[in-house]
Amino acid sequence: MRLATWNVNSVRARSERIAAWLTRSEVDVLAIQETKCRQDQFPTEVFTELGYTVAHHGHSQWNGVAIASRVGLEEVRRDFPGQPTWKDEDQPEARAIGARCGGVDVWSLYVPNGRELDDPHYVYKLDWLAALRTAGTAWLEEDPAARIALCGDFNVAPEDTDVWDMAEFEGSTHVSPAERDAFAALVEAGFTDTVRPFAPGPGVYTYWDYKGLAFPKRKGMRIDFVLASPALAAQVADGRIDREERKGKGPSDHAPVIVDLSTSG
DNA sequence: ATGGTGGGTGGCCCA
Repeated sequence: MRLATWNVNSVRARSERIAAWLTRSEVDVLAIQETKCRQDQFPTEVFTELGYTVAHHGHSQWNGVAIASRVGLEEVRRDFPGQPTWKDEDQPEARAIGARCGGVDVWSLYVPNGRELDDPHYVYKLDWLAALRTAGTAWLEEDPAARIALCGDFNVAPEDTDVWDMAEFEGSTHVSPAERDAFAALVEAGFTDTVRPFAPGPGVYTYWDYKGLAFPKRKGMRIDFVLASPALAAQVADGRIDREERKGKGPSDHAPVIVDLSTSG
């Protein structure tokens, strides 16, 4: 089974590229972030015409997450247990959707950006990551053999080599000790980065800003991950980042991250 | 070439 995650930066603006990419990449399950639309605006047909079932979670023009699968899509869950809210205390932002696809519990996650170290959004981001760790720990306590994939845009660069120049990030989010601790806590809870062993740095990124010719200048960040539970990590056969998809006309600012799972077990 | 990138929206917000 081939599993991927991709922050598409608007599913409507990117629908043709997404369809073309799905067709040539032969992905079975795609976790999508930043759909940037409401439920009624989601282009379901783009996916169904290619043989995928799709579940979307979007409240507004902000955030929005989805899962497309051609190996089954069951037990759809919008929001994870204990997910922090922002402003609207009755309803979390549309940053998490989970579904069972081909025996794997796939989550598509869009971690809050954080904005600045002294911004309330930064505290929200840390709370969000801590709550995800709590939820993930509970899932594994309930079933240590569960095959769980935490896929998405984590908005954290866990290592110094995950940004092009640490000096440029002094005083910035994404690289602070607290953010890296929160990411490391997910790993300690049992969710390992499946792609890094196959695509080690330095200079290996998943995101390049649109501004200032960042992509041709190779000024990127590794902030998108597929984190796998122990049982799922044992099945990972390959992992890669499709940086070719960042090229050409009208790309997302993120590249897809792909994991191949062995069919045995 | 007094801007700078590109989504969303609607006369600015977000990444």
